[in-house]
Amino acid sequence: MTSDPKRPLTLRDVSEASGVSEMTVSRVLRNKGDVSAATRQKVQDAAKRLGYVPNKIAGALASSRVNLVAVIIPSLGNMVFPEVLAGISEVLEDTDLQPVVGVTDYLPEKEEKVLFEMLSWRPSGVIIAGLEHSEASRAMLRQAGIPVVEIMDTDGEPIDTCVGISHRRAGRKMAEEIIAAGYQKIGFMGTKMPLDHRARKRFEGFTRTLAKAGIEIADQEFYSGGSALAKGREMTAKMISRSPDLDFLYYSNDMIGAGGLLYLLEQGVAIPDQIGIAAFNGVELLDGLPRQLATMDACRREIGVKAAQIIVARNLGLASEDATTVTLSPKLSPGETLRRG
Amino acid sequence: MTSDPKRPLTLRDVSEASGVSEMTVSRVLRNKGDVSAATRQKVQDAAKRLGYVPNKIAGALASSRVNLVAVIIPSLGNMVFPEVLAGISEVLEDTDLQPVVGVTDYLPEKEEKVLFEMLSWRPSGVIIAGLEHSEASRAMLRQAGIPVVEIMDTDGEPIDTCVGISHRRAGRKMAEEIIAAGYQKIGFMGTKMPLDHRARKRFEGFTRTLAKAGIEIADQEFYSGGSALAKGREMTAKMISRSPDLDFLYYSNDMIGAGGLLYLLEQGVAIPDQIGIAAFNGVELLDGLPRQLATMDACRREIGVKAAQIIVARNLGLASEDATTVTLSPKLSPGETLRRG
DNA sequence: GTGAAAGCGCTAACAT
DNA sequence: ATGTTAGCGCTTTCAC
Repeated sequence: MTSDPKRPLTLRDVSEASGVSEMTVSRVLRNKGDVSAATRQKVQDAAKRLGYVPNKIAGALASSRVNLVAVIIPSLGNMVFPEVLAGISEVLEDTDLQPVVGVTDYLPEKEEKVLFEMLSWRPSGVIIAGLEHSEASRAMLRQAGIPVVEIMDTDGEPIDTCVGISHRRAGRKMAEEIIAAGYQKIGFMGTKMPLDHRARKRFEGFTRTLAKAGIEIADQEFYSGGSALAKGREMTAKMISRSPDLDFLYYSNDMIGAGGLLYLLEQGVAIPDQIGIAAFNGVELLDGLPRQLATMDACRREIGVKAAQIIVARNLGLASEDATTVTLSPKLSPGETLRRG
Repeated sequence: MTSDPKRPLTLRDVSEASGVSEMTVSRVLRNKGDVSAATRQKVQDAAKRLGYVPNKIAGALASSRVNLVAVIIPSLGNMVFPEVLAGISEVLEDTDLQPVVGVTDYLPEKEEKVLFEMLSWRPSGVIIAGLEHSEASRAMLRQAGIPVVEIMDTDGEPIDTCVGISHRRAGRKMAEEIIAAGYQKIGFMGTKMPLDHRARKRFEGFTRTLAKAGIEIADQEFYSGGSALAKGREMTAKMISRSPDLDFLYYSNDMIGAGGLLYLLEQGVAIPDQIGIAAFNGVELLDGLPRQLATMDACRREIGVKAAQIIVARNLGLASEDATTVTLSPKLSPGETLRRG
């Protein structure tokens, strides 16, 4: 009988079971300091036999070192964020740091709460989506005394460091491409999300560039909730019947763009000659659609990788005061729906 | 100047700033015990002014209470898991418990590692996908002395508690439906994932039921990696040209099913008369496809909700020894691709 | 209603 | 190469 199965084992249990001091047991379990092979073996055997799982809480308190990196994102349902996470994990896997994810649902109050909660575990760094945060959140991040990387967006002033793309510029580039292709009557569809700042900035960059060319958005439609694919379909149907003279549709994300594409193809619309379409993100899903949708890669994985690298470097005491904003360049893929034959 | 900005604030700082003992400050910050309104106010002001963030590490060590629930899943890219997570979050949001997610990539060794890592933070419970774990993982879970809920699958013996659906039964039901609809030459497409036990069990239930009706899978194809939609398309093209006499295609997930559907429609195949198709999961995406794909709901959100409820109840010291396995019933939606006109 | 003392299970720093 | 001594920042427990 291994005594009370209710009480988790402690270093002391391993120490007694192996006849080695707690301190040496600790050293073996962390591969720290010199320990003779014989002692090491004894300790490892005992630990394994007992099924000892170290208590990181006590360890972290004693060493004031916590190998956690807080990653705060708006949503997991968006596919964009799991991909950023994949980039982060890939980098952290080779270190002793570990990502811990918090989700805000695009709500500033929830962001504040999640951030507070995570900071109270004293992580080694924070990676947080966006540049827009409540004043309280900004204060917490500044006070924390740990590296902070704001990701996805570079249109604004970072608290510390920032890695992403310029969404205004992304909107602008897409607008330029559409104008260059000769389209004139342009409709826009997107999320009804006042709190999705990146979608808003893309829209701004887009409309401003059109305006400079003397073009105004001819029609627009916003949605919220539900299946994005279905919404893309519905909105497109509605817009096409309402404004039959449109020659281009710009969607704020690939999912609704795909819905629109499927709908238009079913209706026998000639793409891209009669109507051109484009979206945003470059999600993998698009590879399987009947036509390659014009879109713009948001560099999701790359953003995750770069952000994680910055945290890692800072934790090694490296580079701090240089380049506080890393701007990546999204690639525009015209696919088969943007340039007229 | 708020002194050294490098050192995080402690209770003591708040104590000094407010002229109240550390103990009382602690009580105020946790709403524990009686504190006069005046004192409470003083403390809250000081804490806010300083920007104090409590140190949960110290708190957890002192109280041996950690409000974390470890959630261990194979992947975030699958969409299935974010939905389970949503169910879990929904329930935990009303409690003081918090989910912490770990990802295993379907690898038992990684599961073991992630589990060890998470248990070392002494969480209040574990929710883990699947019933298949390494012996070491099972031992850890048993030893942990905390509630453990294995989710998604009920075909096996849980360590503690288990919530999910029977994937064997799901495969069987789909087979029965297909047979009842009169299809005879059936092809199967799925992931090349020896470690996805649930997909395997569905396949087993499916083939066994066909076998009982004297039907054997006429053709099959497996894939790995890449865009599932594109893979569904490719595999379907290959299979149709290889086995032109097939009258039904069963896909192990909705994404490849959707790819197959799009391909067949483009080829002018009459669905479901010439060829019927069905998949698995009931993902929201399907709502936007040209045809409503036959599928089976995996009760993802519901599983998350139920699992979280069990953890919460156990943490309140409630119900423990009753029903250790909760089996939910997936609904089959025939959509427009299964029953012949 | 408030405070003082004693740890929680580890690790840093210093012996030996 | 190994052991000893002090805490880490909180909460528990018990006094007042």
